Amino acid sequence: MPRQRSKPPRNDGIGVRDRLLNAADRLFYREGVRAVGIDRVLAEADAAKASLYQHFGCKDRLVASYLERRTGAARAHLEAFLADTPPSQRAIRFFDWVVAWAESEDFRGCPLQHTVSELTDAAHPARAIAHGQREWFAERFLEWTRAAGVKDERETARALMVLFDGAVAGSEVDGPQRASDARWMAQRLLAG
Amino acid sequence: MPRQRSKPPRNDGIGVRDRLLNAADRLFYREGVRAVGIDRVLAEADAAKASLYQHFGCKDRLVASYLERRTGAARAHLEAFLADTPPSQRAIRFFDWVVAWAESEDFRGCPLQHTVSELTDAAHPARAIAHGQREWFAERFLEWTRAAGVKDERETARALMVLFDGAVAGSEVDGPQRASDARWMAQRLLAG
DNA sequence: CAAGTGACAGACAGGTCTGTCTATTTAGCC
DNA sequence: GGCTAAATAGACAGACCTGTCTGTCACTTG
Repeated sequence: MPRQRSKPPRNDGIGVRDRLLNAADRLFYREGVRAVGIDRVLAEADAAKASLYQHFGCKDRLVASYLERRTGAARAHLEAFLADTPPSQRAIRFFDWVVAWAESEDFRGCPLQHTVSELTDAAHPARAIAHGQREWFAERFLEWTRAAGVKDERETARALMVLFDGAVAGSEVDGPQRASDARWMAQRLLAG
Repeated sequence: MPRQRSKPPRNDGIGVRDRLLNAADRLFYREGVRAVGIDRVLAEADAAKASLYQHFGCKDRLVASYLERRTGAARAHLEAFLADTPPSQRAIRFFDWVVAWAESEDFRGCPLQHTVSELTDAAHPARAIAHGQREWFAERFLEWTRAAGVKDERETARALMVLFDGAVAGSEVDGPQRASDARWMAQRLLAG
């Protein structure tokens, strides 16, 4: 565990570890973890190969760290987005967040889905992170459907997961219309 | 265009082109098109490298042919599955088909989604096939919701696409429960 | 029997990938 | 200034990838 007291390196004052993660995030998300090699991450981060292996040990751990940081950021972003929304409205408001994401310039689908489908080895460290994030979503959905006071709480919460997955996967192929379609359906589901 | 009049080759009476496609189908679907190299397809098909390049020209065209054959088979299978179902019931019955697929032994998600997320090059020949298949599904959904006589035909048909995508993508990560969840929701949607 | 054809086997080239290693440079701290 | 630790540059090994090419075998047809 290096980096005891921070010292400003020459590159924008951002440490090499964060530069590597930033580069990995851009490239892995945009093009996929298998399509992007170490060398391209190094060039994008303006870092040396030894730094990558010093900080992460191997590519798989870099991938896992990339996913962990991205999912953590998504959680924080979502919680800030929903902070002013009363709990009973959060389920439906959540889909506004999904629509905004799907409409954003650099949207390219769900990094968790991509990772699971690209890395078929069940023992890959990135898979545990993907599953953890999905459990977090499942818990939030149940929380929100309870707060909304719908009849079939659990079934509705699981249906929201399906809508979320469908919104993101569909938007990747067909464009953000799919996210709007999911929101339309969530409204019907939560109204009745 | 070779293979004018068929002659029985030594291998099970199956021509080398079909052996290659069978092997590609198994390996590409199970592990992904980037994870599987030409050599493994050749070994699995018990074929020579020259045969592959004779019949398909390059790997990308083999991938496209694999997708084309698989989607065509899925359409035929689905149409047979729905043949005895009256048109007004086909939308909901469709999700029985999805559940059965998600519960099948070798289910590993949607090959179209995988291909689109693995092959980020928009000009890849496999992408056109993926889009064609999705359009076919969209047309069927609209047909079935019209036959079912629901109020918002178009919105409902688009919602079915979201449910389908969510069922398949979710089942890949969380297991076939997600497909059942989608069916539950489709029932509610088509009932009201 | 002879010619033609489809498939096979495998070497090979040229490139890319991950990961290791050596040597050098930079920057803070005493 | 000198020491230490982090970061840099880049060569290198070994594996794997796609695609080409040469030569051989088996079988069919004239």
